Amino acid sequence: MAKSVSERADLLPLLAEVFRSHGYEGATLALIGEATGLGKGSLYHFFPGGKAQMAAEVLSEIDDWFEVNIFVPLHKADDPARAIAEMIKAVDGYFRSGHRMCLVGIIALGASRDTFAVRVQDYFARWNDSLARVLRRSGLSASVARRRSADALLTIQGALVLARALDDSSVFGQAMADMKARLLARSD
Amino acid sequence: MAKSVSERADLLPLLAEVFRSHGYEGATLALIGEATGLGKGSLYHFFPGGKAQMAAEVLSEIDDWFEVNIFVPLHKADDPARAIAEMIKAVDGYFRSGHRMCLVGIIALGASRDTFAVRVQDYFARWNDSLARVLRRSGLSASVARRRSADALLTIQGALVLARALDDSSVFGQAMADMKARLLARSD
DNA sequence: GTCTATAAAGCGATAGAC
DNA sequence: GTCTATCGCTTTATAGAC
Repeated sequence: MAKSVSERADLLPLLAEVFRSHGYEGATLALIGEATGLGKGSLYHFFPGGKAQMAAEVLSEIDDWFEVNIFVPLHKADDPARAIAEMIKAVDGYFRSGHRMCLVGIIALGASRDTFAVRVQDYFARWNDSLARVLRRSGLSASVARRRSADALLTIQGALVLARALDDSSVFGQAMADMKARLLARSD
Repeated sequence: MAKSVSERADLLPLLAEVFRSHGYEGATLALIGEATGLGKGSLYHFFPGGKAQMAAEVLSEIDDWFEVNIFVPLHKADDPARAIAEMIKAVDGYFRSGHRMCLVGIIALGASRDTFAVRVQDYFARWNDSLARVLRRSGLSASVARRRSADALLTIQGALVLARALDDSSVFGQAMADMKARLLARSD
């Protein structure tokens, strides 16, 4: 598998999958080397800061992806209902209908949580803000908008956990459908 | 802190908190020794199987607690609405209103997931069955009952993840209130 | 039962040849 | 840039004195 990675940027998605599958602690340099086809020398050439830098850059890339594909579309939306539907579609695609885990959530629960606490908090806080804002624009009160927004975020995380625990990804699809209905519901 | 533990049974709750706080991988023998006041010699005297046995026994104890305090009351209930309200109260108490994490969920997301996969799946499946059955008794169809039951389980897990990630336990309380309303709602 | 000492393996990280 | 070899540390686990 060596030499299959030509650019540094090509490395991050590979690293991301290793962290997703094994967590931060479980993602050993041996595993990372295996997944990328690179030896430790090369790895440290690209990431002088070692594993911590790798995880930080992976989290940054995830952040960027959500910024572009989720947060910005939410902000720019003129049709709230449609924006929400598209967010859910993007989320379903990103998490592969419940087969792919959320690295941010995994890190939030893991032993390395303190190291990345700010990044983790920021990720969810920005998502929460973006979604609450679009909900507010659809006519909901600020408090209801924030409540529904947090409900959606937690539903996504919980659906991923339960789908993995039960080894049944249909849980995720059902949860996304239920969540969409709650998000678009008229009142409380 | 040495000698504070007289019985083997007194050990399990302490171990459980270490696993909760650091995950399975992050819970080193040094940390466990610190939390229990016991040296490695004593630890291996009680748990010849080492860390894996410790975690397995902790999971069994958690299983027992939920069996007695959640699943059985759900089965025996003659008033579904009241049984659900009491389940939520027990859950809120167990998870300390969102301050205490779910070890089963942590393990489901961690690197050690395969080792404990059966136990994890069984825990959620039994909870799901117990809750769906009481929902069914309240007049819901089988499919709606199972859908709502899974929704409740995933809401609890997601609320714990988001509460920890945002470092805001009020998320958990709000989620429990919302979940209760959905569980007790008349129809879909 | 509890301790200290230690073994054996794996970890992240570094050095230096090429 | 990539490799191999290796350092120093931590890990789980064991041995044996008390």
